[in-house]
Amino acid sequence: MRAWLGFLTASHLLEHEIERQLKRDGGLSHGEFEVLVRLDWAEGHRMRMSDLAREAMVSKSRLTYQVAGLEKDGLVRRRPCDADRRAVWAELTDKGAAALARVRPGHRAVVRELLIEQLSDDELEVLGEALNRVAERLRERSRQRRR
Amino acid sequence: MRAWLGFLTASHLLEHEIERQLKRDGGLSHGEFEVLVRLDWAEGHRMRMSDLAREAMVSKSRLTYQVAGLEKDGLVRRRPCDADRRAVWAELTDKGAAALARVRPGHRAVVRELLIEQLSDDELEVLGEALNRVAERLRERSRQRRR
DNA sequence: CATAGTTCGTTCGGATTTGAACTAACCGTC
DNA sequence: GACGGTTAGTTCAAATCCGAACGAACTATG
Repeated sequence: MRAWLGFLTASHLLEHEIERQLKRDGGLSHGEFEVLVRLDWAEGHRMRMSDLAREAMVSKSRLTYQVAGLEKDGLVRRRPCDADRRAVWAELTDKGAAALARVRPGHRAVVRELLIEQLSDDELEVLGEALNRVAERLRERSRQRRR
Repeated sequence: MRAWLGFLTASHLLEHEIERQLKRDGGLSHGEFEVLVRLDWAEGHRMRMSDLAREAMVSKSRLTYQVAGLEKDGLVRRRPCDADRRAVWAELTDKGAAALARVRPGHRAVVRELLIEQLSDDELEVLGEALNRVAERLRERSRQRRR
């Protein structure tokens, strides 16, 4: 119960701080930032919309909306996929990579300062282990539901 | 980094599951549920809007909107505050308490099953301790900003 | 090749959320 | 009591978000 309340509170407030920093430093929402990060991670800096939605944990409609916005600002480019004509590649542009480079240091600083540095090495270890297990369990669950 | 990613993922997905359960069992959003819970906890099952907003971690305008909705459904009643005529009491109605009673078991079950039961006693202990410390640090920060 | 069932991404309408005004009421000080 | 500075809660327009429904394209099976 105490753990749950702490989790709930920490995630709300941390989310708020992160949103703040990203908006201030680069005019991005956290969701948009996550999209850019996943694209940056990906092979060739591009992903298909569905995969991107799944990885960034957003609904398909929300991703459509977000990518539309990012495309309007020139941070992402959309192009048809030859292999599957239903699919669409979302691709990080140079401008997108630059925007990412601009906000990332501040983002890392916020996460470090507010989460990481508050924890001892042992706690960090336990937290990482435990929360990834929880996340994995949750991913399984939503996978099950999809069938 | 691993800890942060786990935290982010777990909080997103858990939020999603909770939203789902509450909507299904009682037509409530997680935000509305939090409001009702705080009112239930409070002395006389009522709180002033500002305090409620702060505790439930929602903006004032959002709370106004949410309480308006809850009032329309008869789960909450609003009444003027005699001591301070700017202030408004938000008060849990019997119907609101009933709605809460209806969804709570399912809510608890979800949190237990997806978070608590995934963790060992030690992990739970560490998590509670660590995350409450993080939350406290974050509360301080937003308090500082207010000045 | 047909055809039934899936998956892809978008669109739509409505609900929700945000932040910046705004009004009314409070408080301390003169 | 009158004034400036705060605080409580609401309102508004704009931005964002959701889930259901959709058309188009894929796949497996006969």
